[in-house]
Amino acid sequence: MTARTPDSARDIPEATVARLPVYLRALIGLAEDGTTTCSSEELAASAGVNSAKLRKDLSYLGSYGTRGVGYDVEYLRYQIAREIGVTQDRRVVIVGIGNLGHALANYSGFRSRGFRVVALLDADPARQAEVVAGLDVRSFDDLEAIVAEHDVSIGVIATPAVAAQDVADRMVAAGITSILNFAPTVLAVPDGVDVRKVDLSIELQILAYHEQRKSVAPGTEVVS
Amino acid sequence: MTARTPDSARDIPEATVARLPVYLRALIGLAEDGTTTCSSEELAASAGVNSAKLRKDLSYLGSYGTRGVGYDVEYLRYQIAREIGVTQDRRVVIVGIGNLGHALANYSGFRSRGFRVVALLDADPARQAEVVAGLDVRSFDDLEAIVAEHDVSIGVIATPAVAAQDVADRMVAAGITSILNFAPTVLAVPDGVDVRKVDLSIELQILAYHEQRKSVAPGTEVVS
DNA sequence: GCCGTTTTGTTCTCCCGTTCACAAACTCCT
DNA sequence: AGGAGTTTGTGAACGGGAGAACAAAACGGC
Repeated sequence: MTARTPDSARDIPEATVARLPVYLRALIGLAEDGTTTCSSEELAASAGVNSAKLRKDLSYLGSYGTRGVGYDVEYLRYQIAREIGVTQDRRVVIVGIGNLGHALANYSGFRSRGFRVVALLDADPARQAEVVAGLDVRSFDDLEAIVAEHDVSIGVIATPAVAAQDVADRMVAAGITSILNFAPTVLAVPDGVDVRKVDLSIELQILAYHEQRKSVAPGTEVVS
Repeated sequence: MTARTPDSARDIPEATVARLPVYLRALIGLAEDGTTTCSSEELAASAGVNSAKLRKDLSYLGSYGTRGVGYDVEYLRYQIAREIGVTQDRRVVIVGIGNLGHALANYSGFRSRGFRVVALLDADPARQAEVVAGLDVRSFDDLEAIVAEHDVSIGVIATPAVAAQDVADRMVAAGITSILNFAPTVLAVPDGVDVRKVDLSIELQILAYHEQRKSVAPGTEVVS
């Protein structure tokens, strides 16, 4: 029997996990506007989703709303943050300080959401002279030492594609178990290591596909 | 009856569309290695997916393989590129030339995959003096003129969150129907306009969730 | 020309996620 | 205190995608 454990109901679907940060961002926005209470309808509108889906998603966390009233913005905000695990700061290293690495190092959205970039690494000695976002770029060889010193949770790969697998291997060997990969490559990692990838050109290609579909009048066939 | 239209079978599932660019990238890699033919098993390994899924995905495009042999790398590469619509160059404008905008403007992966950045726009006059990636940064007010002059397919938003909705509105008014949004905001757009979003901190938060789950021993409950 | 081998294309089944619809529960007003 | 009006939480139906399994088709050897 699957009795509900009241404070931490487990097995949150992956699709829901992917939306929780969106809800969190919406709640922060509402709080900044001075809203103290909101209905599922309002929050769903802010997050850009269906209200039924929102309620079902929140129900996996527990019953944090009040029927007939709605949700307390601050309370729900805390509960979601706790569930995601961003109530305490998480340490991040960024490897590959090219254009994208610069942008990531300077991105304020990380800091404000509980992520602290503790080190910037690059294999190119020329880049190791630089100071980016208040941190000096260090040698990639320092990875193990940095991971051991700070308690690094997450590694970000912003290197060219050819270097990405090597970087990932070193990260895994150093004990990192979560990787965010911006390099356009499929990474092979052992079980237990999570990899998420962000590929900018793939997103554009998906848009291009739909764009092409639009320009063709419905029912018209393109002769090859 | 749904008779198969031989050259362009329609209704490709969204999940498949999202993987086609991955297959395309894998095929380009194989071609560079000198491979002229590959089986679904090999290609699937390169793309990091199940071979059954790969075959099913490709079957939506048509029958481009040869049973008992496999796929011709160049031929399949062209067919997928054509299906996605990246055989002819697509014009892109980037709005918001901060750190991320710089990185995007300099990203070589766009050009090599059939996307041509034709203009960089920023509302800040101070930035309009700059030259980035061989293009001079122009005023955001030039948007309409640029869209009209070049045949712009896609708009990329790399502005702060507060400006994103305004930029999107102007893009839509100028006739852009595909938007890639890097700002951490939900955009409201009319029907017929496609928006894809990339939120870096959301990706990190998803990793953080799984990271938290790992650190707690299975079955252990966290007291709040 | 025929048979065994290989590999694709497709069918079938299962599972996850989305959506609908409604009962439970809370507030407010009288 | 009781009833009307809201809004949450959830059970159930529905649709789409993932994976296994197999039939169809092409090649190579004899």
